[in-house]
Amino acid sequence: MTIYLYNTLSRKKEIFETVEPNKVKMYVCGPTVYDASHIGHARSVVVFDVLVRYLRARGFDVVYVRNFTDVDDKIIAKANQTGMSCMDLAEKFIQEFYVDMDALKVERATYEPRATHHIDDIIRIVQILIDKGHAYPLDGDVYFAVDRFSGYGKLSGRKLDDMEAGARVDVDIRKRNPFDFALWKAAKPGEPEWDSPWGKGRPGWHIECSAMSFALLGETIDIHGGGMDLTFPHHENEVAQSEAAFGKTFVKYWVHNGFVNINHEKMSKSLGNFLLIKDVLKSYHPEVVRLFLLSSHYRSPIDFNDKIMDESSTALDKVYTLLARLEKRLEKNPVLSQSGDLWERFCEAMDDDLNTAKGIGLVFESVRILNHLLDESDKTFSSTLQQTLLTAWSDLQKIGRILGVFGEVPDQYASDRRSLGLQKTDVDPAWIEQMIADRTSARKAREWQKADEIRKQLEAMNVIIEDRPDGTLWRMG
RNA sequence: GGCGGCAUAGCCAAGUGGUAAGGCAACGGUCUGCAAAAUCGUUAUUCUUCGGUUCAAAUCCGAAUGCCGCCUCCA
Repeated sequence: MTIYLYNTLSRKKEIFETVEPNKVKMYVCGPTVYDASHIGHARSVVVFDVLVRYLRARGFDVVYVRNFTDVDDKIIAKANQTGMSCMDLAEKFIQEFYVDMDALKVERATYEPRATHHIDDIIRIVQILIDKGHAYPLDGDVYFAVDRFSGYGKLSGRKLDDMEAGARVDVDIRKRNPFDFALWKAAKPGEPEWDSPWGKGRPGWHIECSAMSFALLGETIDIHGGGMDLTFPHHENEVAQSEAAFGKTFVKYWVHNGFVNINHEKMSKSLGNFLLIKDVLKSYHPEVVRLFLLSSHYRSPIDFNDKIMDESSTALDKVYTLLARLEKRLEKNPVLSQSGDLWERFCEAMDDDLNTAKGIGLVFESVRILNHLLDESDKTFSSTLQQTLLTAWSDLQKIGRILGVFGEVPDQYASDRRSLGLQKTDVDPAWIEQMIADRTSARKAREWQKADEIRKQLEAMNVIIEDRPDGTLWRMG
């Protein structure tokens, strides 16, 4: 088995080889907790959630760190605006983050450190950088000197000279180079502050990740992830800080996920189109959201819109319908069997730079084949077929555990879908049940016209019914 | 101005040298009292355009066009 991962550093897919055999040290930049999480956060978190699940399924011992940035300009600004303390504000949004991500079935990371819990580690690294001549104090601030780190720009593919040409950085004449960035910021009145050798202050944005990564994972880690926008300056600066401080390679594989657009527009404050996870979940099942997020390759931009979400819902329904059929056919409480062809091919897709889109394609291909087999098996039955169905069911379960989908009991899923659908209308489920009961009597009496009339009425309310041998089911269209 | 990415059917989306996965939508058949679900079939001789390399290109190289991202906080 060979896993390939695209490395932003080399701009190529590379063979994934860990520093220590079978052990993966992975750090992903988490949210700055000053507001509720949006669908873009969801993509990043879900993508790396799947990466960790997959690596673990492939036998790696993964230590996964995802941080919270809980001290920052934006948090201070929001705190001042709302009258909350920075600490309370950060705590509030950390809890909201967990509510959203738990709903999206995201597994917890091994460590979920907060910047403010690592101030000592941060100060220690800043001091090392000063001692080594990579940083300089200035009026209570401390800046990293980009000129003193020869590798500066290697991650994002920039050269200092080129950047200065179009310089859109605010010129702070005190700094030695306009691209020097703050490791430590002197405290201003009313801001959170900690004692340091340079006076009271707080950490800059980039240093916390270097510090927490070092504290929890050591000098060199295997994977560092985050959204594409973090490549520069955030990750570039992390490389500079960590490698300048410790003289070792900081990260072997840099993995960056693409953005989520909303109706073909970038999410932005000015457009006011930030789509919060909690709002999305009012309309769509969490697994629909995951399926949508994973239906494109993680580095491609994706577009969130009602049409694509409805299609994802239909697609997920299809899988659950098949699972329900399979489970009815198999023995009671089937147990996972040996892996089959579907799982093998899924892994091949995932080995190739986490190609979830291809993997999901394979799932749907096998759903069709299995439905066909089930149709056929109504006529002919064999134990070979039974084994085939069990293996396929088992593979689907395993795939679902990687992608974080297909995890519900099919009946529960159907009932969740009904509830979500009902929220959009004011149809009373008791009324629906009554209509269906009326229709059933009409059908028994062979009053087809009356039965069809009722069905049309239900359809007008977006209620789709399905006559099964053992009764009539309904769902929201 | 600098750096980078993308362009595959009506829509979404895989495919990085060997002759176009999958989903949605649409239409037709099977099943059904009729539907729904499921299934079968049809829907790209062709991958933005133009050159080049090759026995062979959607895939590699060059150019053009279009869209997008980063360079400022951003997942």
